[in-house]
Amino acid sequence: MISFTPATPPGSETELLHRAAQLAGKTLAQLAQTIDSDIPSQQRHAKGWIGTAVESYLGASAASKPEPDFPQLGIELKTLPVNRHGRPKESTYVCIVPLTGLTNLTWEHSNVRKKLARVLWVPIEADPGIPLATRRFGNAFLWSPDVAQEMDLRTDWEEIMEMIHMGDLSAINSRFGKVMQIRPKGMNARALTRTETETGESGLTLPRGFYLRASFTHEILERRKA
DNA sequence: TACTGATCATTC
DNA sequence: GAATGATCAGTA
Repeated sequence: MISFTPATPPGSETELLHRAAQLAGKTLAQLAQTIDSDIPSQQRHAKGWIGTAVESYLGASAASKPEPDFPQLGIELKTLPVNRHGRPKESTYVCIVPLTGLTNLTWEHSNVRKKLARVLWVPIEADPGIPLATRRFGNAFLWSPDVAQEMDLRTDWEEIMEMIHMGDLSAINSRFGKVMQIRPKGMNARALTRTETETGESGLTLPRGFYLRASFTHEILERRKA
């Protein structure tokens, strides 16, 4: 796998941005060579490879912890697959949806807010016709939600979390939420996790994750250019 | 063709 | 199983 030992984690936003800027225009093959990794032959069986490779290159703490990728800087790293028109091809996973211990859980203390407070977006070409090895990175940039964006995120989060707390999880599908939705997030449709409602009733259900809609990340990209 | 629901790999 | 990194693939 990835045996490249990255330099020390970036000590500042400026340093992180400087490192990320080096990716612009580079191909996945060049990145793979730099970190001494191999391009997966089938992305179907290596869905997270690009994200992990960029983490390694930038010196992110490689761990599956519910924390930002750069804890000292409070910055989350997200690669963003875009098509030839520069439009995000996929939604963006944020974090797992909490289904237990929901009493007194507020937006201010939510993992969604913590993760999205500051994000380093790294666009990368993702047209099916382009082989993984020759796909190029775009210009990385830092983002924090503006007032309107945070309000949209908060509204979606609160609506969804209230329904879950009330025990209406089964009524929520991915059509809920203006800018952020919840969808299954597990190995398959047989994966189960515990739920607990306001009244203490518990049960088992599919694990879910929060995802940013592609329309929302598209807006983020567009606003950067303005 | 966009979107929703399903799925894949890895670490702990 | 739970969290990370995400994309796949059927269908509306």
